Amino acid sequence: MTDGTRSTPATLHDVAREAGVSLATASRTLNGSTRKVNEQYRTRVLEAAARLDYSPNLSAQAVARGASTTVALLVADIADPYFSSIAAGVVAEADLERLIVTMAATQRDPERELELVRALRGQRPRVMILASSRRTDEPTDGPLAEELAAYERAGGRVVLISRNEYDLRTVLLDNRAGAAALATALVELGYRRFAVVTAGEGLRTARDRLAGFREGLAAAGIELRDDDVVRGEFTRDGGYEATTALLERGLDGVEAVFAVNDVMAVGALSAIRDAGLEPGVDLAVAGFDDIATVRDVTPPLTTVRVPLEQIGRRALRLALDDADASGREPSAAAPDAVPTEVVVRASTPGPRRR
Amino acid sequence: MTDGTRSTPATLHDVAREAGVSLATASRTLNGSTRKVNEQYRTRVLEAAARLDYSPNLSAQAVARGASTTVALLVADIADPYFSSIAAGVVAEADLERLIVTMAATQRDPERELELVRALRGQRPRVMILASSRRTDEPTDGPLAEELAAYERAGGRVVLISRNEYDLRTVLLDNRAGAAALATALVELGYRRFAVVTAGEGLRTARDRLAGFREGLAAAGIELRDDDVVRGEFTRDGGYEATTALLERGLDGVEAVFAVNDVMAVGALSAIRDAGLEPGVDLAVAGFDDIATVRDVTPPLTTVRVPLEQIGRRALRLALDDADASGREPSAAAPDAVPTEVVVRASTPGPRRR
DNA sequence: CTGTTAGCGCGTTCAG
DNA sequence: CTGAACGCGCTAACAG
Repeated sequence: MTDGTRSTPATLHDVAREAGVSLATASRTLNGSTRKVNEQYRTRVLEAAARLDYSPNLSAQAVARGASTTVALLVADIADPYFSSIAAGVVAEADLERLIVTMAATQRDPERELELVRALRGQRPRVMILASSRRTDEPTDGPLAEELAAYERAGGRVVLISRNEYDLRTVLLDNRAGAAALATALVELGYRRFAVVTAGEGLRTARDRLAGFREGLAAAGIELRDDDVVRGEFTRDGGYEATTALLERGLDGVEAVFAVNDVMAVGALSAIRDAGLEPGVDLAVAGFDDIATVRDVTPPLTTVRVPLEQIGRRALRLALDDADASGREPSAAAPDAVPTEVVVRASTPGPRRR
Repeated sequence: MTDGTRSTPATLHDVAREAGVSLATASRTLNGSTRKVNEQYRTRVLEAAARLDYSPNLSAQAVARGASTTVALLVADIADPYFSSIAAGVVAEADLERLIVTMAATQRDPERELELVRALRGQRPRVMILASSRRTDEPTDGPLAEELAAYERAGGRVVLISRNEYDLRTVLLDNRAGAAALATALVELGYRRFAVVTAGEGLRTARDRLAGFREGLAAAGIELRDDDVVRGEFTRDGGYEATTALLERGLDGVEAVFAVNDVMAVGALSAIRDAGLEPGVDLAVAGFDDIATVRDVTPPLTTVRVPLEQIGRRALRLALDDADASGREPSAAAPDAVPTEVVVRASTPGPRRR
């Protein structure tokens, strides 16, 4: 365990002494903004710092400066590719700004989310990004809003991903329009009877995608029957189970199923296969998100592409740019939605000829 | 944007004043270790804190206490399911200890990794977990070791995942044994001619798995020809391309291919299919890791199960428990490897009868 | 340009 | 058990 006497890390004070200069000079050359330090001293400080292996204490800097270099990210589930892709984007962009990202997972529990926001606030992060999927029936809705408002009042920047709520900055994801476009595309392929695999009523994202899909069908004069909407957890297993239930009930003419996200859609594929049917042929499948794995399942999945990583980058940008240009009208005024795109693959080859 | 006058967050000072007590008393009831505060005062402070929506400044606490409540996690790529699963475990376990996790991505660049370790050290994290895949040819090897040693000397705890190096705490993953066991299982299934899809020579994990596989075959009297080892990036696309190259070169009797991780294996499946062959039938495929998606590809993938999330949890535990029981012999003394298990699925049905 | 000094928000002695 | 005072590591005026 790398033994050796336990020494405390070198402080700025140590560096100053070692270099024979004042604390202020050391601070200026090491962390000060505009360089105004004699080259002579400058190099001496730098050398001393290197010799002592000095690393500035970020906490102390934060206290002194009254501002941290941290951004907090809240997701529902880190292992879910939807969130991990967004996280990758946030981290990549934060890196450019030399910001540190702290991450927490709500597990889709509103109470936990509130707790986490409270805890994370203690960090005084510059930005707080909420990508955790919100619910419509949130009992903690009021407290959360209040918490976020307080955080903003204290100079923090909140960015919501996907849902436009609370009058806060938002990276808008037009779930309705995307789902509607998908519906249109499927109808164009020749499908007429649909089922939807979705999550519990509470989840906004799921609800919006279902609504959009329904609208898209309606525009083509097709009605989605309530009986043909099955529900499960917002996970792979949830998709598997809901689809299994659908198959057991009997397809009754349903030609294609839309799973409100790719993770569920992938579960649907397996459920279909495990039921002895051939996905795509016996029942077409479409998803939403275009996560990486959908290219590699069989058949490759038709879906709505969402630039996940870009969304993460954009979320951070939104908060940062807005902070720079404070005084301007808030950029949330015109939150153009992130563009989505229907990607047709082999899981929806068109209805089989009878 | 939630307007209203910008106010600074309430400080402990504010709470004390509001409650009509001293700073010390407020500190004691709010964050103090053992409670020794008059119930009278206690409630007054608590109420004042609630009224002011007080949230302790973690940076200030860290400075005052000389210890943070942070754990730093370094991974190669956040969007990669291997790492995001580990991250999920770390975050889950950290949550139990009310620790905050900060995350950074090295993108498999040793220079970046070193930079990041340096930067992260500024946070004075209690624990630093390196899950980023290490290379064998690291030019930054010395500096990194030195950096980590300095961090440990300052009281930090380093945990390495998968590779036993530098004489540091390690969550050992026996890649060799796992790959050897897989080789044995495949031989038992009847396969005799193998190819391996692996990454560049540099990556430890890839190298160890290849070596283990080779050993496993050797134990059965089968030799893996160098010609039958193809290389690509350590990603899905890398697996796809390497496999494509293998197919173009001509299988020449090869019956099964072992991709050194599941992500590559999934790419291999698609490559085989895109070449007009049937994975499993024309060429068997096996991977390593047992990431979530391999159950849903076709055919489901034979692989070596690695308890990714548990590894994350265990990494943090290792550092924390070790810190508590300092004085005992370091637990790295007996770093039992995480158990792996061969999972045979349909991608290796056994060689076809000729 | 440099050094001195006063904070930043908080934990923790140390006397009362 | 309470409060006053000092210190943590660092930045930012402020004088020189």
